[in-house]
Amino acid sequence: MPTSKDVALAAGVAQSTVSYVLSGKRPISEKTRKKVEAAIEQLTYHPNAGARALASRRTHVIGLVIPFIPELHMASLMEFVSSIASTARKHDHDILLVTEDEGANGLRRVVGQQICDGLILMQVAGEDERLPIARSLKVPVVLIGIPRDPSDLVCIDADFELAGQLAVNDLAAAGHSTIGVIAWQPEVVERQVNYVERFVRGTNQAAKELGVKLLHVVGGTDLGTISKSVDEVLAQTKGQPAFIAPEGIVQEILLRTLSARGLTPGTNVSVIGSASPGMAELYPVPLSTIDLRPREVSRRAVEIICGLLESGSEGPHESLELVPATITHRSSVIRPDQAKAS
Amino acid sequence: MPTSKDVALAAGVAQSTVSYVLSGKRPISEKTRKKVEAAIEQLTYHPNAGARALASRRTHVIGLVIPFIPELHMASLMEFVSSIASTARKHDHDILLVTEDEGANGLRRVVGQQICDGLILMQVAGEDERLPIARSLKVPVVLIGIPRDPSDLVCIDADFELAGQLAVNDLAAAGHSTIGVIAWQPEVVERQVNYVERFVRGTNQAAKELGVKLLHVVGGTDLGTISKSVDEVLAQTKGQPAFIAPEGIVQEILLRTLSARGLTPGTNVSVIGSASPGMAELYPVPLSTIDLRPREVSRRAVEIICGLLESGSEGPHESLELVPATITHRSSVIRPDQAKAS
DNA sequence: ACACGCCGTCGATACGCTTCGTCGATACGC
DNA sequence: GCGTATCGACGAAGCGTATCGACGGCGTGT
Repeated sequence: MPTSKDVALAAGVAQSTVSYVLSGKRPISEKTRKKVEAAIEQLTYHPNAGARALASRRTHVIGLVIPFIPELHMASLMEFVSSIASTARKHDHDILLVTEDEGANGLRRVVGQQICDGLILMQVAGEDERLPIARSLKVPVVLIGIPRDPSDLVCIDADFELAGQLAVNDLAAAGHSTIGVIAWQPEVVERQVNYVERFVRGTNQAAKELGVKLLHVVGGTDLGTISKSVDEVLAQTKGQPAFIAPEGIVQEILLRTLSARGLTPGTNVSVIGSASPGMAELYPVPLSTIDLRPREVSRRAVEIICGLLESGSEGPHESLELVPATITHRSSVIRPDQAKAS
Repeated sequence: MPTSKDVALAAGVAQSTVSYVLSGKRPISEKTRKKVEAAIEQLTYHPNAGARALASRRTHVIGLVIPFIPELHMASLMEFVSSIASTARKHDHDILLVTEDEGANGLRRVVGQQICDGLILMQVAGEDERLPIARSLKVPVVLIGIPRDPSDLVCIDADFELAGQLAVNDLAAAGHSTIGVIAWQPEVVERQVNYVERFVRGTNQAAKELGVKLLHVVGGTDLGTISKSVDEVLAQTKGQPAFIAPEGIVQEILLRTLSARGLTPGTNVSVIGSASPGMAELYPVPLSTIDLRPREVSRRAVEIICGLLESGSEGPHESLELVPATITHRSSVIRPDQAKAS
């Protein structure tokens, strides 16, 4: 492996000049720069990351703390991971995976060893054992998710409250006066990921404004639970029923349950789901969905942390940013008055 | 951040002694070791990764090259990523993500910068542009997937051929004499990921031995294509039909298509799918599935590369390992002779 | 034509660790 | 009793880069 010394030798300059050509921190004449660049090219020189980190106290690596593989959400998780990694590269950083099974110590370890310059925490719960550590660390930390007490923390998340509002608005505008809202899996709710309550708050607020009746029923991953929840809604609905299922798996099971009852989205029942755009198109009736824009959330998370890194700010920061959710209209929402007529 | 010098000072020993306590490469008396360990504990000392890498020429980081986010497989991809990261930690290594959108240069970069000691490549295709680079790199590389020419490469993958055999065996043993095999998505097939043909080979071999008729039909992610494929199979099947769907999304659409034709797995049609164990249980009729054991494949990939790293072998290696697939019997396969009687 | 200033380059040092050579102290043999 | 082998700890030399101070050469002003 060639070193910057080798490059300097080949270009006939001092090692420090090579360094300055690379960093641009001092003016270099056009002529010598060309020489150095040619030598770099020819030797396929890459600066040694370890040495660079040692001397500059910057690793250009961001630690990404991924949650403990909970079977649920695997697909959406990967979407975050993948776009975080891509975005990081655009900002000249790499991503190091920190798995949660190492526990909270993992965070201390990677920061202590100075393997990375900062951390992004995914799936932050309302009360998260990682929060005290996040606050105590002397490196920038960005949370994806909003804990109950976000003081001294930098947070970014999808705007679940807005998502709830939009979904209710949409169904109300179509003419539904009663709407069933199927909750997340109990595992998620118990984990206190407070986006659940933010979403609910959004739906309630919109319902109040619009004079619509909301039925919040439990979700789950088994057919039995969802069946009961669906029946509950059906019993209390006059006319064509409407459902909002903000979670992927729950939505999937809801659709099967409806199908078993002879209900077809877009024909005699309205459904707003949450599949990814690609998936939503694959249903017999393309599904109208809430889009929480995970890629955008990921992008912002990286941008924020890179900003903090560049500004080199030492002290604790505090900020909270929400990425607006959107509703994509496909074909699974009906106008109940019209449906009745047919 | 405390350094090993600080630890040495606190323990009243030389800095090099601290290093030897940590590495164990030289004998240290019980007494001084205790002192040093106490100082480490008290100062919460973590060795600086950059300095360590610089001096030892070992980063203890493995680069994981993830494919260019192809909407498909997100969930299964994450399963690999997650278990690779966990396993790596058990071997005292970390995982650095290398996204494919950086192109083949990404590999050269991370190795050139000596950010990592070795690479794991995921989703290796039959003819993969990364292969020449993999061969030319002077660090260990492990491929997940089997390229057409595996010479000078270290490969690990699920045993798709065995999976094909098992699936056909299973349906044949149940009494089916005609079996429809729905292929992967065209995108996958075109990518020349040769596990497709390995799977097909396995099915054909088993079919030949058992005197069973196989109908290989095209897969896809749209209902139209799968519908045609299903009809093709139904037309050529006498009695109860049987299907094998080795890919998750295709399987999902197959089930919807069958449902629309009044066919229910476990009642009047046999299906062997490929959902993850958790998902398979969620169907109205729990689905019998092929399990390719991705976590096991991941685990082996890490073990192999760590082995290569420890042995410090310079020259190129060559090996090929297959993780046996299994079939999990649930309730979606019927005995057609009995079904007829009912 | 001379002094001064600025741009562009060089040399040296520090970053924190691993590792090799060395040396003091203890335990043993004769 | 002294010399020798052994164990344990020390000091110093890099590893490859960033960065600071210094310095030489050019151009500018008079």
